[in-house]
Amino acid sequence: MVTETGDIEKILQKNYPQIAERALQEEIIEVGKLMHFRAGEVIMDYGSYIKLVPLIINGSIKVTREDESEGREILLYFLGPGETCSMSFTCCMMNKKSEIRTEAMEDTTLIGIPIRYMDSWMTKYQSWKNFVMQTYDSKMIELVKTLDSVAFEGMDARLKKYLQSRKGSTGSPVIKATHQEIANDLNASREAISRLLKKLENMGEVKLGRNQVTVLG
DNA sequence: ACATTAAGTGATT
DNA sequence: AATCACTTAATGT
Repeated sequence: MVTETGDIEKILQKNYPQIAERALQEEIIEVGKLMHFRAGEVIMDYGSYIKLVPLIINGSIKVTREDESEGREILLYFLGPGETCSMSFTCCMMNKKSEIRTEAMEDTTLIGIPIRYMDSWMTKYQSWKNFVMQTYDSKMIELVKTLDSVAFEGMDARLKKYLQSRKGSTGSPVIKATHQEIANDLNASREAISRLLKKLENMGEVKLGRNQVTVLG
C-alpha cells in the first residue's frame, strides 16, 4: 500500500531486467502504482473492466475462468514474479470486460500500470513489446500443455504437473493448500487427490502435512 | 474437553 | 475416477 517511487525503480531493475529502456523505466516509475494484495484476495473478477495491467513483483496469482453453463471454475495458469497477465492485454486493448478471475494465492505485490499507456508503449518501446509477447507466448504454451494433459493424461500426471507449476510460480516447494482446494483446481474429487498424493509421498516425491504439500527433489 | 475441519479408507458404481 | 459412508487425525475455542 505504501507507494514510494524510489522503491519502484529498484524493484523494476531487480525483477524486470527485460525492461531495458531507461525512458520506459522512468515512465513506469512515474505512472505505476505499487499495490499489495493479501492471500486469497480476488484481484479481478469476471465482468469487471480492466483498468490496470499488473507487473508482478512477488507472490503468485491464480488465473481461472468460469464455465458459463455450470458454475464451475477452470484453472488456466499461475503467474509469478516477472510476469504479467496476458489476458489483460487483449481484454483492455479491446476494452472488453474480463473473461477471467485473478486471485492472489499468497501475499502479492505488483505494479499496476493504467491501461491507457499500453498502446503507445507497444510502439514506442521495443523491450515492452518483447516483454508482452514473451509472457503471452509462454502462457499460451502452458495453456496448450495443460489442455493436452487434460485430454490425454490421467489424474496422476495432471497432479504432478499442477504441483510443479505451482512450485514454479511461487518459487517455493511448499504448497499451502488443502487436498480439497487442489481437487477443485483440477476438477477432481478430494478422495482421488488424497490417494494420489499419498502415492506420491510413498514414492518420495512429496511430503504431506496438514494444509500443505512439500514438493521434493 | 469439545467441536470443527482436514485427511485416510473401503466399498460401490 | 466419482460418490458415499465412515474413521482417524489435527486444530481451534
